[in-house]
Amino acid sequence: MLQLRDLPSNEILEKFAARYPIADVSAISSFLYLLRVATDLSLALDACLSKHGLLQGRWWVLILLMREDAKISSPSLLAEKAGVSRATMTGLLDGLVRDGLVERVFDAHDRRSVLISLTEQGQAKLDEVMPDYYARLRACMAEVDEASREQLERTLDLINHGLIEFSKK
Amino acid sequence: MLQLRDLPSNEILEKFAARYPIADVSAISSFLYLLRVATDLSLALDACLSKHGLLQGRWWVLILLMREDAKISSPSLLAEKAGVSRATMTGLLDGLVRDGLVERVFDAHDRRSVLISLTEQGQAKLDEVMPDYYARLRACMAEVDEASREQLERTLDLINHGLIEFSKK
DNA sequence: TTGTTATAGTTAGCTAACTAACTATTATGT
DNA sequence: ACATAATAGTTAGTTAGCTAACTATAACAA
Repeated sequence: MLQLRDLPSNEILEKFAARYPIADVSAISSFLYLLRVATDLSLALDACLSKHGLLQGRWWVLILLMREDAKISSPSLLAEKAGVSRATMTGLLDGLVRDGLVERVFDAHDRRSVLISLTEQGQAKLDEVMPDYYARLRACMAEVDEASREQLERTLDLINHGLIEFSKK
Repeated sequence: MLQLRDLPSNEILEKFAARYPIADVSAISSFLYLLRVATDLSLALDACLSKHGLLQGRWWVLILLMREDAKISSPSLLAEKAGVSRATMTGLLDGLVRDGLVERVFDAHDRRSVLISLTEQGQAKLDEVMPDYYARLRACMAEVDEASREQLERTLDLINHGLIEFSKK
């Protein structure tokens, strides 16, 4: 995502704005800081998961399965919900099956399909990871009060809507 | 970064919180939404850059060079500022040199070193890309007023500080 | 001075993502 | 009914990142 470590100082932003007058300095500043913090959060999450032998991709699969009442889904659905290609999901599932965290089960009704089921071992892995993840997240957000969280979500809504403008043409 | 497309509904969050009581539902919700919006911004940026034949890594190199008064830097410094390994920077520079956007110059004082210089063609590429990028960013952030931007930065400061807690142990 | 350590850049090999193409199966339209 | 299209999953090959190891050079300390 955003690798850039060296965010521009105000001086540098003004220098760029002088050459490119369409620049909105505070918009650029907010945008880069948002990406920077989000990237660092994602890296911290990776570090937490790797302590439990997981990476984000595989972890989301386990969570998506646990969301289902019967703890069952299909590779296609999982790929769509996890935001990866079906090919990538095949690879993630290979790893999870190898580690015994999920199982591939035949679908009696559609012989093209495979059903993916969370094993007891997979549930146990979640029961180990989730409390750790939730505790860290609680601590990380402790200083942000409820009003700020709501304000943050409203601002993110606006930016999210603005993405349509960003992507135009 | 965060691939997950299917953010949890409140119902699902409550279900997980029932099994894992340490969960802070509104913290999880804010956290995931922050990552989701940041990821979509990053993807939109990639799409914008690819219209000009660039990817984020190479683009940051050009920007970092333009920040320097003499439009010159070294691979090590660029790697550190761009947040990639020196090995990755070698690859990025190979591509930029091939496209004529930067040049490798000998350093007379330290024969281990190479200096990287932005070419006129590289500056021209920036003059083409930056106005497009800045215009899109301005449009994207248009609905977020100055007060909200400042509030956003304050909240990001708190979360950024909370990252220490997230990464503990 | 000379052996050791540190630094700069590159190369080689690994990983996890991607797209495109393939096999098998199911659904559809004439 | 049967050719065509759509769907499910996998396989193959590419890409951009990484770490570790290597070469060359410079700095330092006994």
